[in-house]
Amino acid sequence: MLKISKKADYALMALQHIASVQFGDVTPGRVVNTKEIAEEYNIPLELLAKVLQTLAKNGMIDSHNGPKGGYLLARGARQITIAQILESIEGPLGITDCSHEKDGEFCMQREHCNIRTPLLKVQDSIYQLLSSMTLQDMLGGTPLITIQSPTAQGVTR
Amino acid sequence: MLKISKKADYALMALQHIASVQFGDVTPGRVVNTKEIAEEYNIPLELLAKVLQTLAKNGMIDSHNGPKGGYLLARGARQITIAQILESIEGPLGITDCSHEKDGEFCMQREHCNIRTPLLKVQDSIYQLLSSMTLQDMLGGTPLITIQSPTAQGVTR
DNA sequence: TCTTAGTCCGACCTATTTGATCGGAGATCA
DNA sequence: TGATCTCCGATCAAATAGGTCGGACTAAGA
Repeated sequence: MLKISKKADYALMALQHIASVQFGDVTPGRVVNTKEIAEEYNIPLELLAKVLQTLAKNGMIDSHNGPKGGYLLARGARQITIAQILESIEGPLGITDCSHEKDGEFCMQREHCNIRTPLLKVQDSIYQLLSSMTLQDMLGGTPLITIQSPTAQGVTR
Repeated sequence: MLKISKKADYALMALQHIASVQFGDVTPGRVVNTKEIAEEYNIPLELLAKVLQTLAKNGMIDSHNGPKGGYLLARGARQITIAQILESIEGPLGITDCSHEKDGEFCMQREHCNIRTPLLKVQDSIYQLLSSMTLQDMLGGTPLITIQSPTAQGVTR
């Protein structure tokens, strides 16, 4: 449960790769094309292409057409958060269906729903976590993220 | 994205309801049956029945057969965590496919996978969050949970 | 003791989502 | 101008989730 999709997985891998090439020591600034990434990580080419297109459309990467074309990060690796990447691919993050209800639409249970508020809290926490982590944090092997979640004992509010 | 299933939603609602009846002021200790919950929250009866059966099988609630039968919490509301409930319904929690790979099986990308480690970290954080929250925290309206996720700046390790 | 209301359990169907594929149009550079 | 890219939409198949059905078993109450 709570799984993220393969597409999102691919997006993360691809961005990590692009970032590491772009800011790496070997060939800094080099443009990376779809095929290279697909072969490196055994990702179906066409699917990866779609993922990269989506990322480009959402301003995560810049695309360059024609031969010797490919992709570059649109911003620095610190300016791209994991939350942004995931939302680019999978749409707005939401634990529950009722997270982003507009206008008149609401779930069948809304009226007597007893879990909406606490779940929205959980959702916020997860969102904050994903927003606090950037592409930069995924470079260089070991990640540095940590979290403290005090049990509900008279905290905040 | 990262949505939890309707079944899990129903499970949370049902447990919250059972807990609030059982420990409430009106009719403490009363047994609650499937129909009552289904009607209260507009949940399809048969589906809810399945959910409750699963919860019973996993030791979250005790079932009582026959007329005047129904369900009771198997433990105190503080002893049941959100993580336990969700896992009862949806199986082990895992952000990525490769979270619980056994033996020889591994994803196509494993070999060069560059995002496994950081994602597992994220997963741990979420799991801790869900484990720190109990059914008790969902009673009484406003939840008290909070979270602190320091950006990756020289933390832990 | 018999009936009835309830749980229990498993098989089943359907709709939605996801993963993956195909084909052509437009851009760029040698 | 042709080869090599990205771009974009349409499409398909498989997996999963949501929801349904029917029957067996159990226990309380008349």
